[in-house]
Amino acid sequence: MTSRTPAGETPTGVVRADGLRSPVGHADVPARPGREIPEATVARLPVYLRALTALVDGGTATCSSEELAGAAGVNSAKLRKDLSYLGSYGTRGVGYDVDYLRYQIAREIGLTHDWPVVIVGIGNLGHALANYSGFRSRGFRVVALLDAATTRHEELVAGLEVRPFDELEDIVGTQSVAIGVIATPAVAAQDVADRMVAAGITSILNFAPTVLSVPDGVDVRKVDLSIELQILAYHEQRKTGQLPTEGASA
Amino acid sequence: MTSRTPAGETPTGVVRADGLRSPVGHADVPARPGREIPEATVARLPVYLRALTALVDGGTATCSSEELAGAAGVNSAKLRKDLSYLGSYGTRGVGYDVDYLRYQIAREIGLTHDWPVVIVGIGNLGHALANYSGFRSRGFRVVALLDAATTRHEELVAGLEVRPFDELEDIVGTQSVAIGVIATPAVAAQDVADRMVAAGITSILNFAPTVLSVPDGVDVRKVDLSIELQILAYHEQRKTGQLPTEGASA
DNA sequence: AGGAGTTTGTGAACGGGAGAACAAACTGAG
DNA sequence: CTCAGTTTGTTCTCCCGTTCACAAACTCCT
Repeated sequence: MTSRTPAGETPTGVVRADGLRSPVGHADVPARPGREIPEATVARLPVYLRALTALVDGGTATCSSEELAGAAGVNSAKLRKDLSYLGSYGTRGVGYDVDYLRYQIAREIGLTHDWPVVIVGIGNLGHALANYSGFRSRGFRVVALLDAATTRHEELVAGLEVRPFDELEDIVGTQSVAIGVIATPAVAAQDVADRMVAAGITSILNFAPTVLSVPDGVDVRKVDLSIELQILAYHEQRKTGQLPTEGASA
Repeated sequence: MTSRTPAGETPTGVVRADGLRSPVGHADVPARPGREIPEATVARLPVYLRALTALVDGGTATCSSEELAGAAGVNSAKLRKDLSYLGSYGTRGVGYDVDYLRYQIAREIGLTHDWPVVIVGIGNLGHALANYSGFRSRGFRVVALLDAATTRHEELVAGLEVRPFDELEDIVGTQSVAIGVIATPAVAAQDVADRMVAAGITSILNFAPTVLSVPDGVDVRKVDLSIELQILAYHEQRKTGQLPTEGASA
């Protein structure tokens, strides 16, 4: 729902009409034409994954869609529909095998791979990102921390040495990095993105408060700290301005 | 409206660097009954605001919907429709007065107010948030940094002293804080949220990777660093042709 | 084995947002 | 004043996502 390629969106027949390997029997469902998972569903899969991991840690072996939906904070019907895009991994009358479903989701997202990641801009936020355990624990491996400021070079952050930004191309090339994280000030972000794209990166997570323009085929997702706060402020203002209820959000 | 500002609260010359001034006799709350702004539009208003600020800084006085849409990275039709929810602030055949529109959007979001904010959890991320200039420049004023760990107390972060978490209720009460930011580990997040709600906070920005449950009337927005990366990984996996259901490519 | 109870997976209705297209309104020149 | 050119505001249509509701499928108890 956020920004993929602004206007690009060329649905060049990536239709993959492969025969969705049905578990047992029931091959009559004609292989869902082009098993394409809706964007909204993709955005929720990581949430389910986390909920499932929590259940595994809690020792739960199976769970119903109702339970899992509760843990994930969504409607159970939505959860079931989301999961149905992946296949039929549940058992009617029983529920889902927690560990099995967790693996299936992880595989679908691609977390069974190892994803090397570079982080550019090692300020406060870059520090936090480099130390964030949620990356490493999900198959994302920070292979390099880059910063343009020479004063930061050789500083040790999260066990990694901060390197000059100029080493970007070399690192991306030799380590096959596909994902880059931008945590620089806004003014530098577009330049960094250009360099990243030129070096071969095709997915960018942008924390800089600016709109990046990238060629088609490159995905950009934006995380904007202050925008979220502004959205809250809007609703807060409405609340205190005592507008008629109109059903609060969940 | 008690303005007992903590001792160290001296923003480094960036108090409202946005230069937002209200025209004469502005109304505090838009209070536009019958006008309900769609959630998707609300989420884009901050983006427009930022683009407009950039235009102002660039010396542009007026702009067309096409220009502004370009700067914001959206479709011009969408932009016009979004703005139409606020009112008719443009001039046909001419465009929008950049400064005027900027003020109207800021007012609609509520950024003409001063929003005191508390941040709980002063780890790596909390540091980054406390130092993030994007908050202060948009009317958000960090009034307190709280952490449960006594080892962090009295540490100076962004000019503010880190205080014990137990002071939450007092600070929220005396400073009329409505917005809280959670940057704690996941296990602590729900407890912090409960305390925040009990103390009177009605909007929470949650950076902890967990689902918070709060009573009706309390808004929660979640920012999850690793989820965004996982979404990118999903698309990346698709691009490289390594489909999850192993190469069943036609 | 058979029936009652549970839970998944999915077809269908529903609501909201995106984008195209156009009428209304403004500017400026002749 | 009139007309051509420009740009907004709005309407209309389409599509995606959410939700409901129910048949299919499985377990358990008798």
